[in-house]
Amino acid sequence: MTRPPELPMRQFDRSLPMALLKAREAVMRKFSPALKERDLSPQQWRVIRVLVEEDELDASEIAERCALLMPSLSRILQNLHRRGLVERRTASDDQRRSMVSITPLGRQLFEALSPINEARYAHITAKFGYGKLELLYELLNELVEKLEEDEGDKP
Amino acid sequence: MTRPPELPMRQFDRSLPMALLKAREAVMRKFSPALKERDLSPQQWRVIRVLVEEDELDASEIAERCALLMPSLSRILQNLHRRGLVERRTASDDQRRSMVSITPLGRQLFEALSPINEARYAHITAKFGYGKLELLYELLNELVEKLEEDEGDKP
DNA sequence: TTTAACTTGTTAATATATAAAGGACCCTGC
DNA sequence: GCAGGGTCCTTTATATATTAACAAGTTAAA
Repeated sequence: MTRPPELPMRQFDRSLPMALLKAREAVMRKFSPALKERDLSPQQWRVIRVLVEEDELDASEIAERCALLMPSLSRILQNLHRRGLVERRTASDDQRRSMVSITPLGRQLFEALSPINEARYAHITAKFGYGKLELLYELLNELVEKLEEDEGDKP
Repeated sequence: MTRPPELPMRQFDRSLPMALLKAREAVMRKFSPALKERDLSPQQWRVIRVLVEEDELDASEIAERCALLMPSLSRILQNLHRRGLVERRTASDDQRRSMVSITPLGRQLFEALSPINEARYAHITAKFGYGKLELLYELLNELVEKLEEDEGDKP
């Protein structure tokens, strides 16, 4: 069922980036519709989620946690601010830093969407199996850790 | 180590889309540099790879296999055609269909990049473990299958 | 045959990804 | 203090993602 590792030809359907991409798309199809109803992109939703958990963060940390680059985040924050979902203030100690926090309206939006998303997640857990889901998380985390070990090296 | 499934609060770091996204980014960091040296985006590379395997495909099938939407693919094909990497012809039986194939120049580019990418892939396999990689592929495939089962339903 | 419905692919518009460059701010060494 | 280097964020430019709208070809029903 599995190919021995030394065979030279590797087919396109055994591309790790593709497998991860298609899995992500399949999962996102479960969550996107509810977000779209509220005019939220997945990226905007990620930002809201970290802010609900942390109350106040500077832009750089949001970018890292949400896997967003600063230029993208910059416009996303402008958008969310325009809609009254997040608040910004300049850090008192370091005036370059802008601290971002969620507004009551933003929290309200999160709480309106949260149960729907939790239900979707529960559905996925039930359908796929809790043990397999845990195993998948562990494998993904370990893969990232192993690959980031040689981050300063050449490979 | 793993949380029981019935706890209400689910933290942001246990988001399946995020875990898949970060894993994909970690993997892509291994492959992207070599592609960028040849001025190829990951998307362009995906198109080239399927065409190397299949010789001739219509746009719709390329889009499906590469997980690209038609508008994106449309411009990617224009770009690759401009660079002489792919060829297009109108299908004889259905004049809406445009059949796409790789050119000798495109194949040459693929063969120049292939060994580098295979080396990177071998490195990942060695670092992560062949068995775990196989297990990861299986889990990802099964996840997609399970989620696509209820595609016509409400969940 | 002629319309109606569907399919294929493109274009348009807006949001995000990415790299590069710039401005404002901080900090350290002198 | 203050000049250089580094940090934080924004802006710019180009490619891709996504939705909608559209043109052209095909199919099938009236």
